[in-house]
Amino acid sequence: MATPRRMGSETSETRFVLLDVTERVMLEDGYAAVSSRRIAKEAGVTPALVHYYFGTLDDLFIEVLRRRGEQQLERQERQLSSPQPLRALWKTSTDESGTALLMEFMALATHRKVIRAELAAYAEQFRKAQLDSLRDHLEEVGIDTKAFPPEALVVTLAALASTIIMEEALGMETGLRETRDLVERFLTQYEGPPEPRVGAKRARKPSPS
Amino acid sequence: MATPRRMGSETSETRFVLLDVTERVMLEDGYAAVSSRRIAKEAGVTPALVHYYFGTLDDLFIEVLRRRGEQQLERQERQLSSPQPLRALWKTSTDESGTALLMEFMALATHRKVIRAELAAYAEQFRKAQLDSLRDHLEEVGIDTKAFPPEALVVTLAALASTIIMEEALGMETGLRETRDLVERFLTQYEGPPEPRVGAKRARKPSPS
DNA sequence: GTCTATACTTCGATAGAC
DNA sequence: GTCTATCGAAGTATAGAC
Repeated sequence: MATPRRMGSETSETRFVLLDVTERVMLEDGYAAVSSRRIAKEAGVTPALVHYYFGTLDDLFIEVLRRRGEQQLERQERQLSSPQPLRALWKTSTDESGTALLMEFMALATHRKVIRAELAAYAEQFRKAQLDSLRDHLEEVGIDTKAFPPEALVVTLAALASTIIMEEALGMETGLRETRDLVERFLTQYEGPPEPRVGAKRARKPSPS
Repeated sequence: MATPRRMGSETSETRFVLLDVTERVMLEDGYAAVSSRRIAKEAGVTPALVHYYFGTLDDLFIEVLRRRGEQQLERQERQLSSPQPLRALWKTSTDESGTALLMEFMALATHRKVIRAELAAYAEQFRKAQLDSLRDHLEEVGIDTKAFPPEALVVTLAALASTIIMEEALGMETGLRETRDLVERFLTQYEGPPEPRVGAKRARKPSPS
């Protein structure tokens, strides 16, 4: 199978800029606002370059997804090996821009087969990594894993995080604080109160220098 | 304030058809596939008629949302006054097409101010209706509402339902069955096993006639 | 390896005929 | 109450010059 069409190199500066711009436009105006014209304009290049580097728009979306996915997988690895993995997981899961981008990809994936497959594969990878790390931890901290299986726990945390973030973004209020509190009590019960990360910056107090 | 532009009557047959078609297209191909041309074509009318009846596309979306919202509010009212309101709620919340349409509106609302306001208003109305009906019921069936406040409970049920449906649609698997089982056990613990609705059709057994 | 020029399609919305 | 005609903008994607 010969190369079906010419395509820009993987290390091109322009390529990176296009990926950055696409991510930003998805966050600001949604996946539907992503067009070769719009992305090119914001990147300061011509629309044809978008197709030169990525072929179709679906390919562009997939590249954005892959780049982000890799970053997040690495990030999650670090968090899962921290002293309070559940807390760390909760913190990332309630990251606003992360959730917003994921939602865009979810919406996109519902109607585009190739993107659905890619997104599902990443999501499964994420969840399995969580389970691998958390199973032992949950037993250790004393969670009744028979009544509350680790699988159900990670799904529940993910569901609550994305729902809270989405509804807050929508401007909703009813029940959100109570739900946040509930999760907070749960985390405190099993992992104790939040502790500053090892190596985290301390609050700086003004000192004479 | 005079009428700013001519607009079709509320009772027009064409108007209904346009709303139906829009809902279907949103489900099949997503909100981004909704255009006056596409909707008109599938409804067998000219594109100008879409603007004649609804003005802008955002207005069209809002009308679809209102129609559905009213239907669902009524449906929820009935469910909340059934003998197993939590079960009834869970059943509706895990309705596939309902969730899919809600997701489309969520994605749309993230980037369109007028739709966001409308959707948030409906969602709050839904949740408050749930709380009004469920507060007493939860106490009666013996849920520890201090540890698990009704507000957090309805958010959690909604979050789990939409997450499970979305992830199943995506083709994911890990943890979904365990989570469904967990909810099922919870429902059984407090409302008992599923009971056929009063007035529901019985399974028909072939009888000589 | 990079980009320009260009072909062709579809879009939202309106004015005005019927 | 409905439809025709139409504008200007924006859409995807490719061929081929540099």
